Amino acid sequence: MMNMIEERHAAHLDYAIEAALLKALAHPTRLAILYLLRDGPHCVCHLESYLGLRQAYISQQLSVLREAGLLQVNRAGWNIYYSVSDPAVFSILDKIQAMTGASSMSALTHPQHCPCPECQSNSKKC
Amino acid sequence: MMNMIEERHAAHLDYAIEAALLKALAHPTRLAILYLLRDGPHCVCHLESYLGLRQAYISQQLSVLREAGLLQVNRAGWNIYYSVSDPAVFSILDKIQAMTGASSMSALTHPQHCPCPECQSNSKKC
DNA sequence: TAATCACATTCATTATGATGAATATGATTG
DNA sequence: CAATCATATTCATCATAATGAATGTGATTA
Repeated sequence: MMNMIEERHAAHLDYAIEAALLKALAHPTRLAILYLLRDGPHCVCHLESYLGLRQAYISQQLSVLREAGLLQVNRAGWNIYYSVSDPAVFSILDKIQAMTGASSMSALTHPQHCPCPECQSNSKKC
Repeated sequence: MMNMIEERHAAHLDYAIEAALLKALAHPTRLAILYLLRDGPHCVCHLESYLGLRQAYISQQLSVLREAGLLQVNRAGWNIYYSVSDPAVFSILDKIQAMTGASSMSALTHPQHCPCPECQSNSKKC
């Protein structure tokens, strides 16, 4: 049993945990979500509005990030606000961007029709 | 056409390139290879010996890393020496390890039956 | 140039991820 | 407690990755 594992994966050099974390990061939409959350906590409806993607799809990607332990969840009334639990994520993303030579892309487009309370009271922000 | 792309991926927030790089990193064996290469250039036979994995399998993983632009290739006689092209990779790996709380695991086991010239002349190292 | 060596690739199979559609959940408010 | 709202999950399908087995390639040396 142990022999099988060692033979296949060289257990003393197994980086399964690190690989799992990287895998959670390795998706365009999930990266976009994380970059939006760099701005501060956002509810799902904001992410939906910013990204122009369906709510169910965003929830799916959020669940991947959540299960990887990357997100912090806070409910406020009807809305659930997500934020990044460990800012170290952002320094990883920065380094990745530096390596790929991609531009920052942090400029947010404004949400179109967001119904959350934050957008009701603050018409400038949304 | 462009509409389709924008609708599906919110083009102004598309992190496909970053995701591709992360995906290349997100694999236990490939991580193990990169950590070994931190020590300096290694030929495939060394990696094979250190990791205890078949040569063909290691070549497959090397090709993934190579195509992601992560490796530098140098031939010396019969052997091909790989090294990491951008040391920034290592700082990413460090941060990932810090996040996962994993121990360093950089201690190398000694290769068992490595036939390369380096191991012939230097019986202590192998 | 033929044999040899380290390394690479192709092929086939299985496992896992991506994605859209439809629907469920569960807190909240009246 | 029933209606409503934001969010989550399940299901089905398609695409891609992981992996092992077998074989190919191309530089090197005699």
